[in-house]
Amino acid sequence: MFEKYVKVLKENSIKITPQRLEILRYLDENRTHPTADQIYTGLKEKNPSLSKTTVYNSLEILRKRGVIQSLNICDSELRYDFRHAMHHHFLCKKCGNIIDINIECPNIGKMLESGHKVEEVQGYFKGICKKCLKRGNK
Amino acid sequence: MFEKYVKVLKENSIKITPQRLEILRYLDENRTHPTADQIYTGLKEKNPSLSKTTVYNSLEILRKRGVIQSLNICDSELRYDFRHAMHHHFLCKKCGNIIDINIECPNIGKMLESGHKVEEVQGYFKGICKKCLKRGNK
DNA sequence: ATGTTAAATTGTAATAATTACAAATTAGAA
DNA sequence: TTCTAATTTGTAATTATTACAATTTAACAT
Repeated sequence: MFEKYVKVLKENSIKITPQRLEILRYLDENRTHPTADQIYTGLKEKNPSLSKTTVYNSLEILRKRGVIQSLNICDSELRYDFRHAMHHHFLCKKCGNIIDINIECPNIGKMLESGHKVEEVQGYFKGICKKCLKRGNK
Repeated sequence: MFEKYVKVLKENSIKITPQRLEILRYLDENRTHPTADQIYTGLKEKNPSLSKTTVYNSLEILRKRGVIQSLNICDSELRYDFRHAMHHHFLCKKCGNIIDINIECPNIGKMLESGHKVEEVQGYFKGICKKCLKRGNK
């Protein structure tokens, strides 16, 4: 059940702990770009000893090793994304949902020409999502 | 000397106050994407009565009206940009500088097809800038 | 299996950016 | 000039995140 996440951690030389496995699984099963607090709350019931600091620490090491991705798309708090492959995001200002945008970034080529060494790319779009538009929220 | 900024405020129906003029001028003359605190500190000496809350309030109304732009490219704090026209940004992880990237976003077209109403676009690149690379910082 | 050790977890306290709020001031219209 | 709603100011509150020290544990060697 956790083999998948054990494998990911091993591949990235990250020590395997139950907490990290739970956090990884939560992210895998909740593709809603949750906050650290949402992950903590979501796992706390079944793992009463879990500490919020552990959630922060684990997310940070996973992010540093490129296993997961963090998003600065909201004003107040970071969001986390199980998918590490490059893709963009759309934030709906009405419902707050963050939607994955699976489009290429044709600017990468131009960035290479710029002389800067690009290690990360974040594309954020903000507005009103399709669903909210249909609901008549202007 | 402030006519330029008076004009911008009038055009956007924003009440003209000395504080807002100073903040606009600071942003115009300091194209370094400063933080609210840097703006506050930079203006405080010549305007001892200036309050940090005023800086935050002014930046917020200017941003809401589309006069300026705020950037979530750094982890901890927002950065502000006098330029409101769409462009991207590069953050150097070594020197911390934020560099304007004047390239088109060819994804806008695709986003229009997506059905979502796009109101804002933020493109963030992170890595090592040209200068730091030359300095031999790997 | 067991012992060992460096790394991880936990809980609490600290940090720091931002916001809330109420009183004093002021811009701009009448 | 007067009036009023908006703005400014200073302080206090909020809140996401980090620091830190004590406890626990994963993983390796015996």
